[in-house]
Formats: sequence, C-alpha cells, structure tokens
Amino acid sequence: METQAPAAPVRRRRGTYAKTEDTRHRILEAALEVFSESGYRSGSLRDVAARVGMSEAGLLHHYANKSSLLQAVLDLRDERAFDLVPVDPEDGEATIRGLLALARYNASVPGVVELYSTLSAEATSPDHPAHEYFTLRYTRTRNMIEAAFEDLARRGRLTPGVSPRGAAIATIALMDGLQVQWLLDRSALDMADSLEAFLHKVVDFD
Amino acid sequence: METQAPAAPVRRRRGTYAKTEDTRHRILEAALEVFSESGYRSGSLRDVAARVGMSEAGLLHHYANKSSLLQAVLDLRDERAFDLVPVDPEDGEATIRGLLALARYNASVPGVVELYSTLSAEATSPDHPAHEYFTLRYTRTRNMIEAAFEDLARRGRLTPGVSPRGAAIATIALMDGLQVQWLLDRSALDMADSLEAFLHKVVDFD
DNA sequence: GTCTATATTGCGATAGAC
DNA sequence: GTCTATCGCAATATAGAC
Repeated sequence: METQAPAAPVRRRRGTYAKTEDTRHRILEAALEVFSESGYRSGSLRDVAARVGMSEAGLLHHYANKSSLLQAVLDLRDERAFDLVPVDPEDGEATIRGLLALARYNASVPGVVELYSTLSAEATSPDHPAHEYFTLRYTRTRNMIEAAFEDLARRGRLTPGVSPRGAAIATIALMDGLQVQWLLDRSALDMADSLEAFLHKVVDFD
Repeated sequence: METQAPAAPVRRRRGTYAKTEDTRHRILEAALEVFSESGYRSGSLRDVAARVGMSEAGLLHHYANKSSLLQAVLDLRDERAFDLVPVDPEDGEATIRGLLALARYNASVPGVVELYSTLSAEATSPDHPAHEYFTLRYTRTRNMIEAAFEDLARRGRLTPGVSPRGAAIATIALMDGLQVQWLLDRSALDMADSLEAFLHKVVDFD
C-alpha cells in the first residue's frame, strides 16, 4: 500500500511539468497544515484548496481523492524523517543518536508533530485509510530500534536487565507521549531533553 | 469549564427520574463508543442516537449539544479513574502502584483507552471543546505524580540522578505512548508490563 | 420525554466548458 | 490544468406536535 512510491512523474518532457510539480508540492504543504490542525477525518479538501488558492475540482485533478492526498503527504514526510535516523545494524549508537536528532528537529516543526500525533491516534481504527500505514510503520520502527539496542547490548553498553525489545517499545512510546504533552503545553517540557535523560538510563553513551 | 460537576439532578422526587437517569446513562455509554471509534469531531450524534435507539432530537433533550455530551462522558470516566489511583502525598508508593493498576485495568477497556488517545491528540488544537480539559488534566496529573516521586525520593528510594519532575513527565508519556502502540497491535506489547519495567528502573520497590 | 419535520451548513466527488 | 455548476449525502440544531 504505502510501499508504492509517490505518484510523481519520473521524467519531465515538457516545461509545463515543472509548474505541475510545484503546484502539487504547494498542495501537499497545505494538506499537511489542514490534516495537522483538524485530523484527516475532519480536515476538508475545501480548506486545503482555499489555502492553495484554487478550487476543489482543481485540487482533485492532481490527487484523485482525499485518501490519496493523505497518502502523498505521509510519503513526503517519511522521506525527510529517514534522512535523520541512520539504520546501520552495525552501529546502534548512530541510530539512537538519530532519534535524539529527530526529537530535536521535531521541536522546530510543530505542524508535523501534530500531524503524526493526531493521525496515529485516529488511525487506530481499522477502517481508517492510514491504518495499515501506521501498523506497518510501528512494526518496522520497533524492529529497527530493537536492532540498534541489540548492537549496543553486544558491545556491553546496554544497562543490565534491560531487553532490547522492551527498550525499543519504551523509547517509541516515550517519544510519542512526549509529543502530546508538548503540543498541549510547549513550556512544560523539552522533548529532546526528556528523551536523552531516558536513554542515559538505558544505554551507556556520551 | 470542566470544573463544573456533572449536570445530573441531585434529588429524585418522582419515580420517572430514575428512568431518565437510566436513559442518560445509556446515552453516555453509546457516546463513549462513538467518540472512541471516530473521535469527537467525526463522531456523530446521529450515530450515538442510533445506538441508544432513539432520535437525534430525543438525545438532544438530555444533552443540549454535542460539546456538553462530550463533557459528560469525560466527567463520568474521570470518576472511575480516580478511584484506582490514590493521591496521598505521604504515600508515593501507593500512587505509583495505582498507575500500574490503572494500566492493567485499561487493558480490559480498550474503548476507554481509544477515547483518551484519540481525544488527547485531537484536543491539542486550541479550538477543540476539550482543549482546556486536557491541558488542565495533564498539569494536574504531572503534579500529582511528581509529588509521589518526591515522597519516594525523601525515602531514598528514587534512582540517583532521576528528578521527580522528569520521572513524572516520562511516566505519563510512556503510558500514553504505550496506549497508541497497543491499540494499533494488541499483541505487540503488554502495557502494564512495559510500565512496570520502566518503573523498576526509576524507583526501588516490590 | 420523544417524535417528525425542517432549516442550514458543509462535505467529497463528478460533468463538462474553456 | 483549472474553472463553475451541481449532485447526493450527512452533519448539528431547532420548532412544534403528541
């Protein structure tokens, strides 16, 4: 499902293609805003279209329906996130440091944090169009972080009594939960600091 | 706003009052289901009314509008949750054990977990009718758990280098984040076990 | 206390002109 | 590629009969 690549034209044969791609990009930015603020179900194509400055029909020329627009937004944001977190199974520390970098970066893009917090809760329902996307995403992320902790365990740098899988589950849960508290009151905590404090209890680094 | 008590009649002077209260209770149960599955914004009064087996107008006779219905649902659930977590500032351990009991209880009422996960993310938006409710709720909960960890610190039972406030923030974040993962895949983890493992790293008990 | 009927608004999506 | 016009549906809420 989301294994499919973003449906952008691979080659540009005409000059007009560049303009189309720009339009599509502006649509995605607007859609990110709307889905962040209102969630997918309550966010409207009407609102997205208005922010782009075009009609709903014009918008639907680029994305056939609401669900495929959401998919495109998620695909785009995933590319960015994976840039920050290296996934070398031989270098668990790099992955863990990547999570810290991600937490720090997230604090600069509250809209994106809001998007994922809202959607991951919403997509809990099996009939949600992003349900499979999130199920798969969490499975993969858990495995990735588990592998990182396993690498650190091999090096004797995991706190005794801590299991790699348990640490992975807790790390993801902590990151998600911190986001909700932070969105509700940004002065109440620093996401990266809180994550770092936790990680220092679990793994020996720095 | 939510400082107001649930708007139930205090005294019953007529036999018919009992039937009314039963109806109101059935409405709240149905509303819990609907708001859990679809969130507040996308959950409809139509759906709630259908589950109760009455018309929308009939429903609105008991709760003047959608927002006050949500408030009533939240008030009802809060009563139950506070029963499980004792808040004696002289007995921090009891509070922490209460959180564990709450996590265990939550696993038996997925609908309630879904309600709070969905709503707390949704209510991140300042214009959401439950925004103030959740902001206040998180502030209070953070302070309550911080006090519990402070009590344990006084007894020398908090892991060195851990701050009561940081532990409180992390504990809440962990509980919230575990819920999302659990809702997406209930076989992936046990919420209470994960919480317990974390607490054992933070505080000396059992 | 519950109903039918209705007002009003907003939604996603399609048809077809330009 | 973008528009106007429109369809069909569902939403919250109100008015008033019973």
